[in-house]
Amino acid sequence: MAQRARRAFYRTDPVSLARRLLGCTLVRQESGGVRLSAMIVETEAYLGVEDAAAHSYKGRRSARNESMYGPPGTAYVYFTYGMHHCFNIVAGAPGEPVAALIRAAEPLEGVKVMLERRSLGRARRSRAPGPLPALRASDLCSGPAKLCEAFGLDRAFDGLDLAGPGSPVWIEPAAALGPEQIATSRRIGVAYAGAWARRRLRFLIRANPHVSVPA
DNA sequence: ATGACGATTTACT
DNA sequence: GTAAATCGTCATA
Repeated sequence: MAQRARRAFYRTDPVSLARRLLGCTLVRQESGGVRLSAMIVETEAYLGVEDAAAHSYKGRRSARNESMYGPPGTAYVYFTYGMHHCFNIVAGAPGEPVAALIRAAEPLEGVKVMLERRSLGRARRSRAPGPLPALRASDLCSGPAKLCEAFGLDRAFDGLDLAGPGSPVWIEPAAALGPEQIATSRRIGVAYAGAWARRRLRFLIRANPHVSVPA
């Protein structure tokens, strides 16, 4: 059984962290005893004040993104599109607003609970009258908001220190993947960011079926 | 005070 | 491929 990642794991540039997170396990231990885990298969790097796609572009700082300015290993969970949450991990040096977005993962433990949460959320949002097609394993965490829904992550988790000894959410490191196992692409959903939208700052485990969008 | 806009997901043509 | 859902946040006034 792997150990919880310590502070030093996160204290690196966001591209390195985004790559290093691939293959690692995201774990949530709930107070009720439920344990959820999934292997991270897709990430994106957000490079801070220079990066037109980052929430911290030009040093923007507000109650919403304050966690980006926290120490490495801090969770940055934000709410978007009026209904979705996304989960990031702060990288870099303390005070440097850079992060890696966790975009997709392969469910390992607690699949039943993830399925319940995803089904409920989906039914609540759906306007269609009839029954919806069944969810597959690859529908549970194959996108940043799906992953948050499956793991039950919301703004209450914003600012959480993942390196803290008692944190209910943490990362278990894995052996680094070789370059031949990692695919790269443009980041998703940032077309407004001009030249920064074209940078290859998205990282995926090659040929993994649990990614949000195939490479 | 107001209006435009999302680091998305889902269903439908 | 296109479009709707839905609301907190931020820029403008």
